[in-house]
Amino acid sequence: MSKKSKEFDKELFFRALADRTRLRLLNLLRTDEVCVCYFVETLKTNQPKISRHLAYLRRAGIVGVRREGQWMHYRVVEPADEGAARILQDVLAWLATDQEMQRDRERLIKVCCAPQLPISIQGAPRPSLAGG
Amino acid sequence: MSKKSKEFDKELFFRALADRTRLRLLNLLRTDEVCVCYFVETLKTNQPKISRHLAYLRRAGIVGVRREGQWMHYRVVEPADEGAARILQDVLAWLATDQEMQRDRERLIKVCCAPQLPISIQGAPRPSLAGG
DNA sequence: TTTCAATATACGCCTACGCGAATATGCGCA
DNA sequence: TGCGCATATTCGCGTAGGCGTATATTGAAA
Repeated sequence: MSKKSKEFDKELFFRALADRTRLRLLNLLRTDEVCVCYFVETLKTNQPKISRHLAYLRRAGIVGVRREGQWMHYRVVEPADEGAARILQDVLAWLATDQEMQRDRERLIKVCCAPQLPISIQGAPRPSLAGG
Repeated sequence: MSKKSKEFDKELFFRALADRTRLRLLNLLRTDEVCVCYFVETLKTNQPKISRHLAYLRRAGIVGVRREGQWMHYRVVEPADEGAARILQDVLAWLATDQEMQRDRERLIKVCCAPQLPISIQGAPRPSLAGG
């Protein structure tokens, strides 16, 4: 067989990128895996909304997830398609130049590194957030 | 002012890429400007559909248009935003690797270069189609 | 000005999907 | 087992946008 068994769905890939909330999630995931509860805190929105968008990104092959007890850690994964992988890299770099996205990351760091975490996420494992 | 007067709309940009017909149009525009009537012939669809999708791409800052009499020649333009420009380049290269897209280009060449053009587009100016 | 050809837009219908609210699921712990 | 927390999914509603059809617009030519 000369072609992949599954054609990569370009439309699904771009639809996944065509939403501000999902772009903000990807931006927060740029350097580390992040637990759902931190998204909720950082983007100041409700939890079902976050979960729905993460599910969409997962269906599109853009993020993966790891369970740790009751917490779900999401991370960016390399798309199966090479072209998509390259574009995703560019997108992540692009997001890094966006002011709102930078503010989001500052807020994430504040939330995670606060000596006293918000009650709603006390005990949740923190991302390392090494990179800028 | 430290920031651009118009924030580039990333959502609109990605939504514009999130449709198969629009990706096929962009693929046909990869190397040359192309007249609407050739799209209609090549993609074997109706003309309003083509025009609507081209209008969408134009709103998103991805294509431009030049009038020549009654014919409208569309071309890819460099998006105002640098990040978007880079991504668009990658997208065009990505499309070039897609089998359906390659078949589309073959059909476009056949349509344009046929010694006897289909009656519906006789007289329309032909794209040069230099590149592969 | 009338007419034709190429293109653009409007219309009505239908689906995808975003949202908040409610509910289901799954895990840890008693 | 039963409870509580983190997360996922469902539901009902509203909007964006895809489609084909019909119609409007625009330029060229008679």
